[in-house]
Amino acid sequence: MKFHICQTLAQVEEAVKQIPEVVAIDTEFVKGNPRTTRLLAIIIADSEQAWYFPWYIADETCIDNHKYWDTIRDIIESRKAIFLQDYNHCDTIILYKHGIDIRDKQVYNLIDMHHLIDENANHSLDTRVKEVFNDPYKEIFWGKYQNYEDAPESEATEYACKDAIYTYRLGVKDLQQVPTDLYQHVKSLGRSLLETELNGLKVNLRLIQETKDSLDTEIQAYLPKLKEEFYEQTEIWELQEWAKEISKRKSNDGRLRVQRPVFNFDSDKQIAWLVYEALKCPALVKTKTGNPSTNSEALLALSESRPALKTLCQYKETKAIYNTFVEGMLTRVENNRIYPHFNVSGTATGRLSHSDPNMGNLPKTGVIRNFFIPDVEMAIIGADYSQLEVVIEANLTNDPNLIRILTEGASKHDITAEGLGIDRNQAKTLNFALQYGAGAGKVGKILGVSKHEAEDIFRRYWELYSGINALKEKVNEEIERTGQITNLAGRTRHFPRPRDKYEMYRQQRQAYNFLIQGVAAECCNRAFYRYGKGLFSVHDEIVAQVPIADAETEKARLIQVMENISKDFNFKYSLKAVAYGPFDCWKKT
DNA sequence: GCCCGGGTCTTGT
DNA sequence: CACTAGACCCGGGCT
Repeated sequence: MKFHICQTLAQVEEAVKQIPEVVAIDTEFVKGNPRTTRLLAIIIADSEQAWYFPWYIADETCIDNHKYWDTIRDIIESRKAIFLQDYNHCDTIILYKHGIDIRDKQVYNLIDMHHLIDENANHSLDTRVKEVFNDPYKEIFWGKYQNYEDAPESEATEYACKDAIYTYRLGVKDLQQVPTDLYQHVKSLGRSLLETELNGLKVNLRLIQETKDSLDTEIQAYLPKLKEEFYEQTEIWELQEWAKEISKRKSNDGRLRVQRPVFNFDSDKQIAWLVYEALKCPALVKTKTGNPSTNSEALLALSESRPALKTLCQYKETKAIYNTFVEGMLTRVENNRIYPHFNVSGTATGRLSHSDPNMGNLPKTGVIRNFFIPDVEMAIIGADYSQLEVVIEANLTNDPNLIRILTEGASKHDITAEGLGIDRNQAKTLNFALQYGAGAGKVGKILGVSKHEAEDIFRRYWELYSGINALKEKVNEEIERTGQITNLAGRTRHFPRPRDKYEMYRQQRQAYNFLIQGVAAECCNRAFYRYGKGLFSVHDEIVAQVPIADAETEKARLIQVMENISKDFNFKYSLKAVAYGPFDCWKKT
């Protein structure tokens, strides 16, 4: 390997002559928000050489330095293809904020490529370099230094140059293995979402603040009520814990300094003690590890005999909304905007994931979604796919009853309720449970019937949807035999050899779900980038902002784009979408 | 005292 | 019973 440290204009001009058309680019920067953090260096590399450009030269104002950076920007922006280890799009965003725009270049992001190759693997450069090249330089570097900028220049440059060279080598390797078409879809989706990551979403700060204040008062009103209702029990807990803590101390002085603890209604452990030890309530619901549960289902079930538990439940609910969606939102506001991150390589199925904040799990009731508002002279519009997973499943299985749902405009819940002679709400729960592979035992729990009856309903359910059942059996066989499965969009999911039959069953459930959910995700993802003006998407919904005057034409175009995805997959039963808006904030319809 | 991972719960599709 | 992000508590390990 050869490292070129380019600190003068003459060195850069020399580099220009040598740097090839296809390169890897790596950036070093101060840890922090990519939109505001400081760039430290840019490294350009091929498989054997790296050229290191320290950014501080840009801060020194002289003619040559302007030329120095103009030259580097021109080199980067004129490359034919660029390999990038771009976790969370940090490099693209930082380069953009420093005047270098690679958003529309032919970029090969190793994170995205490697995720398509092996969705279970760790995609970090650390792990991959250790595995493929057996070079421990990263471990050694981070063992010695906390931050990149702490290292002496010679070590820092060598470290960064190696990163860039390995990025190039791994990029070439990934490019040979990645499913090309699928990668282009992922790249286009990421490019489209990058606009929202850079521009952010406008929020109604006043509404967030008002919501915070009103929930604050609500929570403050709950606490004295809870203290009163459970005075006897919390008193015991506090004294017991106090005594325990005192007995741990060795010196008299230490014992005197122990403060009396306060019962914490936010602690699941303490709530469990209160409900099951102090109040001696029966454990109607268990957690996955077999402990008595403190979730709302358990508390509400017990509240018939202990009405105070309902207050506790309401407190917990309000507190959760307050913490996650109000406080959590406020801490993320910058200049009346929120900048979510979208991860196109975050799930095994191909679904998009969102974070900081997660736009995908905002409560559909209440005021939280209304925090998000359009920019001036714009309006929020959007569209949902109707029964997206049913359409996918009908196309994959040709199941007569699923086809009936689509052609007769019925709902799956009605068909199930009718076919099994059960309540519609129960049918709804049953449909979701069985779609995700629930067994007869689970059916019994949901319907509250005997094991025998449950088995009968389970059998009749799969007679009703015999087409689905047939595909499930085919998938089960394939997973057991090959340990992997590829969906209609060309995405593959891999499973490790199962340790027992229960792990095998779980893999079979995951595999079937992948087949349906994965294709549903690809539909929505493709529609999102083809529409081109979306703000973000949430699994089967696309949210956009458009000029108020264009709202109706944009709604029509959005629906057309979404429904046209049928052609990508040659669907016999077409996708259907329903639009909403124009609105002055995001709302659920 | 701070960090990390596991457990539990809640939210959405 | 599939796929998420994120809140809090709690215990153990490290500085």
